[in-house]
Amino acid sequence: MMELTRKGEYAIRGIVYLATQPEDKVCLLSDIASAVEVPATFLAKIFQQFSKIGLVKSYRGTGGGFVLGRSADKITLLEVVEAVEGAIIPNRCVVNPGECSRDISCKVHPVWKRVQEQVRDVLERVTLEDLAGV
Amino acid sequence: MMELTRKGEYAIRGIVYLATQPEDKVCLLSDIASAVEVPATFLAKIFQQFSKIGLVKSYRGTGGGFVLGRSADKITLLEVVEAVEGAIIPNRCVVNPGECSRDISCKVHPVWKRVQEQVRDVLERVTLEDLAGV
DNA sequence: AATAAAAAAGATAAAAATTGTCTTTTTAGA
DNA sequence: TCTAAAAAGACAATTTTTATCTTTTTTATT
Repeated sequence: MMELTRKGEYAIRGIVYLATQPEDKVCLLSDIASAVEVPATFLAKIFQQFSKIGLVKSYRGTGGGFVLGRSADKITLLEVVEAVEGAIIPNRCVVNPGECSRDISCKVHPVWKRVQEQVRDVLERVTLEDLAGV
Repeated sequence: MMELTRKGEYAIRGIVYLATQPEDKVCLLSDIASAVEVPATFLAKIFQQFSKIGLVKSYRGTGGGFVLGRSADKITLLEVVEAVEGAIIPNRCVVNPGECSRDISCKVHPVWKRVQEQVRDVLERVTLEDLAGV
């Protein structure tokens, strides 16, 4: 339960690698993929998602590639994880009020809310700088 | 991400319902299932898992059914969830040391460990009595 | 002892999510 | 114009989830 998927694992590996590179260096997807041992086509999809929300900046065409969208200390692990896995929602009824009509759900509701907050809190305190650092 | 499955949701509903019943009342699976609106055959599998680890006691044959294995205040939500969803493992490398050979994983490792602890902590503090109470 | 009620166990299957791959398109530099 | 690279979209294999159905075992009751 609560397991990060491959996609999430790959996403972290890929963007942390980017964070270890010199800030101005434009990295090829193919290089990142082989460095972190992730299928390049799959990582491409992941970086497209990153790009859409500005976590990375992409350059197309010759000499293109990826750089971080912001400095590593301004990107949290929470953002990275949520970018590819979606929001952290331990239970449907946490986000969907109509979902829990029955009494029992309502008692459980605040517990999952607390779980959600705790997890988000932990992930939010960690930045790519922390993960990339020596 | 981190979403409880239907199985987990059903499991909680079912055992919380049992906790709302008089302690000595032997409840039919079919009654529990219809009360909490869960497919009876699916709930049967869930209760078999509960039974194996003593979370519930089962009686077979005529007049059979289920009762809680312990008093409701001695059963935590963590036990219930882990009984059907397995251990709370946010990342493979948290449990499998060989998994994370690469440097980056090792930096991420303690973060997931912390997530795991936080989640377990929240769920462990909640008992079936809390959830069944008025 | 026979019968009926109930859970246990096992086999199977549909649906959904995950984990990819492949091809075509767009963009930009040389 | 040609080539390098990411973007986008279609497709497919695998795994997990979400069940259902049948048979077996156990137990109480008649």
